[in-house]
Amino acid sequence: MATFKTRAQHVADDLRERILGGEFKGGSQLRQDALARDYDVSRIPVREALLTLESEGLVEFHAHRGAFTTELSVAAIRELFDLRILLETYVLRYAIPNLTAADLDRAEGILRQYDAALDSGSQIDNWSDYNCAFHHALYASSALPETLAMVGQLNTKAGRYIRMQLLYTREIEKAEQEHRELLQLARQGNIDQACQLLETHIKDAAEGIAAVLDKSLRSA
Amino acid sequence: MATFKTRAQHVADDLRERILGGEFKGGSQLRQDALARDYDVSRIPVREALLTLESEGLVEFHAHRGAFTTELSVAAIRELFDLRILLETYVLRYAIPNLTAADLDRAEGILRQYDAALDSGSQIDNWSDYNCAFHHALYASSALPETLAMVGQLNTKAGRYIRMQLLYTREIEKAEQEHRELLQLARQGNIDQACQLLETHIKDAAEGIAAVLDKSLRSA
DNA sequence: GATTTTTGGATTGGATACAATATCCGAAAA
DNA sequence: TTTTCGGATATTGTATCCAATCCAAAAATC
Repeated sequence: MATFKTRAQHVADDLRERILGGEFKGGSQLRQDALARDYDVSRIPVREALLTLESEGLVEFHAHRGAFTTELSVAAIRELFDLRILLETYVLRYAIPNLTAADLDRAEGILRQYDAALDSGSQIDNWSDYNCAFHHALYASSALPETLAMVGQLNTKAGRYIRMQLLYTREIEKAEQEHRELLQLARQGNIDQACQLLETHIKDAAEGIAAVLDKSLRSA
Repeated sequence: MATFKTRAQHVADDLRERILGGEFKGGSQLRQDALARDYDVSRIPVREALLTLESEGLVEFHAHRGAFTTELSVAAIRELFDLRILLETYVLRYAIPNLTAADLDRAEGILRQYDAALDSGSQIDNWSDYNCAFHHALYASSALPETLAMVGQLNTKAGRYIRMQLLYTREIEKAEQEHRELLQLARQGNIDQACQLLETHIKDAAEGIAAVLDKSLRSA
């Protein structure tokens, strides 16, 4: 399989990380020339990268005014997280009966891996990746690729805020614990309880984010 | 509000119609030069248009080989339609309590409009647009813009097959009748029955498409 | 003769320079 | 104070290159 990355993809991947990492305030303009200089490419791959980020909901184009990072309202975030609940419990319900020992082991491996990373102290940047990896491992056996793609979209779109919540509320340990329980329930094949836990897991995250955003709005 | 359309958007809109209209077989290559000549633009807006179509799932890029129209498997189509059921019943449930008389009238107006178009004989091309317009009118009061965007995505992605089904199976009248019932149930505020009907409405469409595809696969 | 290697078009991916538009902003005019 | 009218700036689009890659056919090898 060709793992060739066009420059546009390279720029898109890096820029996505920068946006999700919070380097740009919501609504700030992304100047094509500047980005082209940053990455030492011409404007064409930059434009194409911005277009793919637009389709991911991280960037918005205004004709002849350029590209701006998007800013989600609290209502939109709530909506996205409600969608996550709807879709992810749906997927989990399909996935659990098909989980193999190998799937479970892989999920457990990922958990252990970021336990270790957590103890060693640093990189909260990567937490989000670990988080996605864990959820994905749990959902993989659902055999619903289109649905998983949508779940991925939702997580990308909300990713910036997920990271923010983790940074500000330090609820990583709680999420970690819930992941552990989730895995346990999945292992037991307890679909209803697993979905119930997943729902509160996502709902709590949404509330946390809303709280942080409300506070920052009031202080501003 | 600026309704300015860049050339890339223009190309994307027209090309989307052509793809959804079935002008290209699934998997056929879209050559940038040819398209650029077709639309009398340079290759850059063409590439950008193809990128947006890629994000809509109508086109796939292979590095250094170009863009190809996508072809969905029967399994993928079933998956997409199951997702439609999940999401559309979800929004309908939110929408019905908020429906105003104006909303209902608008939906009814759309229905009547394509009753007329149907009697006058022709344009099945536009049926899909009417269909979307009707569903959208019914969902608009849900106040769930992000969710509606996803519903739109799903419909775009499956659009080619929806049109195909309508062309081959001539089930327009049945769909029309169901729309009428759906509107009636919505008007009565009968949420559960409306969602039930919507579910079978979508499920039947999926089965119809699967049947057509299976037949064409066997004959091929 | 069959399989591998070479080779050469064809096409995409990308760079650069330049022309055209549209938007924004400040100054002049009403 | 409000409106109008340019420029400055940035984006959008074009034209023309070149490089990297793929693909298929021809050539070379076994």
